[in-house]
Amino acid sequence: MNSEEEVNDFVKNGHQQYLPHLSIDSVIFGYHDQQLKILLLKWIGLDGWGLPGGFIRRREPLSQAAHRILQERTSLEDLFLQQFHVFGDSPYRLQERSAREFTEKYGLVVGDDNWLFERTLSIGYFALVDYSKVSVRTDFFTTDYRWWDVSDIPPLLFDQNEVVEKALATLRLQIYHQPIGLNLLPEKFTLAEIHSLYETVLGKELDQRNFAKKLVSLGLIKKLAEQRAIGPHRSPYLYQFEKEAYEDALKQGIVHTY
Amino acid sequence: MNSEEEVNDFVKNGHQQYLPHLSIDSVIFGYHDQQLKILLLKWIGLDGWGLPGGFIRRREPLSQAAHRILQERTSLEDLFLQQFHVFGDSPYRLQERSAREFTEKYGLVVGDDNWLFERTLSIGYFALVDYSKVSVRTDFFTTDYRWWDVSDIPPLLFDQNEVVEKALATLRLQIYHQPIGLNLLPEKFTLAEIHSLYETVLGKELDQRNFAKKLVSLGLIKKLAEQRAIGPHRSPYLYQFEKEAYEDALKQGIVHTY
DNA sequence: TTGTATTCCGTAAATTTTACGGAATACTTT
DNA sequence: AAAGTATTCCGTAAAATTTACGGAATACAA
Repeated sequence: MNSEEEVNDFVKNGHQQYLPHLSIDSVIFGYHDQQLKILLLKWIGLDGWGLPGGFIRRREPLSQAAHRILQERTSLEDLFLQQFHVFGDSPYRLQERSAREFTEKYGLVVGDDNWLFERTLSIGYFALVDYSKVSVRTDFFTTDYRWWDVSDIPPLLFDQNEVVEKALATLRLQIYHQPIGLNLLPEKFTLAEIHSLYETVLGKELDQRNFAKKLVSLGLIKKLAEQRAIGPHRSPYLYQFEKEAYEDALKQGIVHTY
Repeated sequence: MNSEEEVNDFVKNGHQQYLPHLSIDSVIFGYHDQQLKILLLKWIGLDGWGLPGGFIRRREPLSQAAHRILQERTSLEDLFLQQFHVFGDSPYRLQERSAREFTEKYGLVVGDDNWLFERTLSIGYFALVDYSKVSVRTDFFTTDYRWWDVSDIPPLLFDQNEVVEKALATLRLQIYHQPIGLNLLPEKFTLAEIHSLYETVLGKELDQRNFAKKLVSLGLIKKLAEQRAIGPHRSPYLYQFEKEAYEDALKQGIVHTY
């Protein structure tokens, strides 16, 4: 959505194509080189940063909408995307405050009754990707983007700081239960790679040997016969996710026996 | 909503009061006497059973809407109600198939463009209550209700069987993490009471002594000095939930250290 | 040949979870 | 009053899991 014509059509007629009152907010965790970051977009006019998001087409399954929105923004497909909460306790979470402000900021003439000004509940999704491989697409409303360190998130639009916090909590809670990381690591990876991913996401150190034992005993990864030559003195064994275990996990999560 | 006038107004003008395209479905688990049941309503006209639910008022916080809907239906207030998933992958989850069928069934004349016929996503909530203490209120659309055993749920409207399954899975997963049961047991309860509650919900036997040790060591319950006289040979000690631990749990869940 | 960086294990201790039975109490019945 | 019965109340030993921790072997570089 970049040309003025497209934007105009979206603002004026979007309610015909999309479900009103509902949006999807995506918390895209980007991991690379021992750093966990979140993708934020800068909205023109507003001085704030916000989460990438979008609307659900009227006849589009919800999860498909979440994938489409993420794909449009990052070009990433087939990600593990997880719905984690609906935010709707701030009933006045409006996209803008008034038609006049909107006109001033974007130069688009709209009525006070425009669909974008109505109350919007937001469905939160999160994903974990390798941010060095993502090329972010901006658009008319969001001309800039940046990956922010999770420990240093700026004040966000609306209640989105709460959204990010809840996403992070859910990510950490589920990292041993859901195939988070499947889209992140290469198909074959070393212990060191997955180990530092987990350390970074959880924000704490994990004993290497015990970590490997645990993941193998949970059946999530298996050791391959191959080694990778990555330099002098370095040819660690490769590991791979256990496909079946992951598919089970995708369906039902890994259930604990209490 | 019982009088014809009220119903008419709801059907014709509900979209002015409520957010369209969104509903709340409540899975109300009822426990009593070692049995775990679910409250289902029988819809007139349709031959199916369905979950109690409702709509969100245009300026009403989401969680407040969930409480209101439950309260209107059961008279229960201040419950622990937990949002667990948004269902929106069946894009054609319509309330009815057509205006004509609607008119035939309910004797109300409506247009094909009525708000009730539009696509509706549903936000699932669940609660756990003592079903012997609930007096269910029916209305124009739902003239009958029944508590069904969880192992014997009939085919439900739309995709609601999936909703129930997911609610049950979430309930079991969270029973040691969230203050489920807080609204269920009396303020002071015996070990036998909470023990059989957990056994019933989880659908398996739990060793009494270990169970008590675990709940106490988790800090969820504490033993009181009082005993309860419930009959010959019977005056077990009473236990109580640890208020602070529960409040923490309410806020963030009880987090495991992996 | 020596030195250095890197990978690869395995075991002992601590903790947690599980399994399991018998003693004491208080009332009821005879 | 005594014996019987139903109920509550522990505690410990074994098993499983989790945690802590260091040294030997390898492969290249100097």
